[in-house]
Amino acid sequence: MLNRVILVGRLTKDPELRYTPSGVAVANFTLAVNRTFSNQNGERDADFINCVVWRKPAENVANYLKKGSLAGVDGRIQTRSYDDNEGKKQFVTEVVAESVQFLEPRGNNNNNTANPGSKREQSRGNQSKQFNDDPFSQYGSNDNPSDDLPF
Amino acid sequence: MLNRVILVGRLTKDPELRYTPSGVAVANFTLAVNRTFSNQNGERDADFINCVVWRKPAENVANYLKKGSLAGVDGRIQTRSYDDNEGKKQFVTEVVAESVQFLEPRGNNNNNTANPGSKREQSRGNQSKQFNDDPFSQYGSNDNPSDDLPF
Amino acid sequence: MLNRVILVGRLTKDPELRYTPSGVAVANFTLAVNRTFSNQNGERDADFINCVVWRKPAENVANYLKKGSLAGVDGRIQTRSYDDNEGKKQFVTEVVAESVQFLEPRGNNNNNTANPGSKREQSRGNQSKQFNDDPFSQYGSNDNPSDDLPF
Amino acid sequence: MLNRVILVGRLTKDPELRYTPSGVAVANFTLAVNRTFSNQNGERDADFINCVVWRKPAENVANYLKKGSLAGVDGRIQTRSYDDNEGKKQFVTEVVAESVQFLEPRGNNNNNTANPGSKREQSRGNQSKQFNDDPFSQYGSNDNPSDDLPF
DNA sequence: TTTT
DNA sequence: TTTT
Repeated sequence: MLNRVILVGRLTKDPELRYTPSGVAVANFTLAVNRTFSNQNGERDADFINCVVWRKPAENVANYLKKGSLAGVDGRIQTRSYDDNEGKKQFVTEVVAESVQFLEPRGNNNNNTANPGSKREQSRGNQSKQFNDDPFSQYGSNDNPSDDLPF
Repeated sequence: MLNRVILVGRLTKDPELRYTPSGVAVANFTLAVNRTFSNQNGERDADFINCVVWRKPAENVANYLKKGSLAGVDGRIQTRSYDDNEGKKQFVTEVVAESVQFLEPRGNNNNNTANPGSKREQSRGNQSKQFNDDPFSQYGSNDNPSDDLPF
Repeated sequence: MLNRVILVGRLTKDPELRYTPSGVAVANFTLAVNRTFSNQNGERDADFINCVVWRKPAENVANYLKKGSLAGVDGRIQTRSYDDNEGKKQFVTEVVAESVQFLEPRGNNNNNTANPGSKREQSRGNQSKQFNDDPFSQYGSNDNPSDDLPF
Repeated sequence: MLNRVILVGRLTKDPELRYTPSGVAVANFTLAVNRTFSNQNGERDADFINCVVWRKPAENVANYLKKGSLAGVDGRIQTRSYDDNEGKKQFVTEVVAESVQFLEPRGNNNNNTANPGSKREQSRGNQSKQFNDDPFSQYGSNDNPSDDLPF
């Protein structure tokens, strides 16, 4: 059935990258999406939406986005439940990002040190030739000659 | 900022219609949206997404949708928090439906008795002429001559 | 870059199924999507949107949708150009459907004879086990015991 | 019926602003939306999508976007036809933008001279107080003290 | 070239 | 008729 979400917003903090026991990358982040309308007092003018992303785009997110980065997400809503430590069932609604678009000018992301120990090096070289997974929207002068972005 | 959600699913139960102190209609319902992929065990194959809708479409939802109805939603994700009775902050993620499309053949909805005491009569007659707010997708033979749908 | 389209509408005629020289299925159809607002004269109240779909979903579309069927589309906009017979360049904007949802009650589609010579039989048996590609939204009593739907 | 389009891309040239006889602003622009997949030869890697926008956002687009600007669009697909000069009917498919999000850092747009004679001054001061129609996604240091943006 |  |  149809289930589609599209968001543009800013990361509220650095993304968190983990790996499943079988080695699949998964990253979590929260997008602050400013509302068009503000409330009566001018407060509470953003929605804070939890997102999950898997595999290669998870590693891209972890390596090139950080707190404050502007990003677009195309995905779907997922609901799940878990038992909290007080034995109560908690319900979670989050967005599974199928693709993430980086909306910062590239230069803003070059010196990202958010996840210095990430698996970045390991994921190189296995790019399909026809698939251009450059997640950036803007080219422009590449001011870092030693740049070793995997895309 | 961009925040857009589109869903097609079925109501898990009859919608709940209420009115704010100032008389604005608001309806709540949950959509079960079947996933394309089922899990390893074949379980847990739907997402259950809470939706809110305001004003006129809220009354349409309450009057013409019921448990099991197929419906489409175009809206946005909203997050908010509240304090539960144990003094803990709970976070809620839900979809604010800006428009709802009824995807049942019309005949299936005629004898809806889900909300018999609703405000249906009061909302009649004030239709803008250029605005066709018929939320049904299918015409077909109207088999109920005394039909008094407000659209 | 973000490019997402979601539509619900009715087929203006039976879909057309063809195969590329290398044997890939591709189906074309047009969706009539009724507008919410009608114009000053009450005319011109729908958009007619050309759609293309590839591979397995193309065969599903050809076999189970026909003129008048209600369907949902999740896809993206594609533009291309070609030279017409008068040597003029024509520009085409169409929707590439990545998934198609059938929104008719199942019974309405059983006796589809739109494409009697289709490849339906050949495509059977090769379903991935975890992938539920039933494109119907409604279950309910299957009133046709000799039903041989491939899903 | 559901008809929703979301795009992020770059303007292929400066937007064109006009006014209807009754004084309603309307702007046209084309978005180049880069595809994720490139073709066999590496060519033809973008879709060029014509967009229309009405009223206040039309003036914002004309004043603050120019060739190359990155923008997001939330809208719907519209089809129409017209008779060309050779007496042939031409069919047009375009996107009606209901909202446009400016995705350039603000500084990049300050010195826009794309439409110097625009109606910018006239449209000031009539802002609804609760409606924040700032179409920019990024704040940051406002380096132009004499900035007189109407938002 | 348009659906209900 | 196409953007970075």
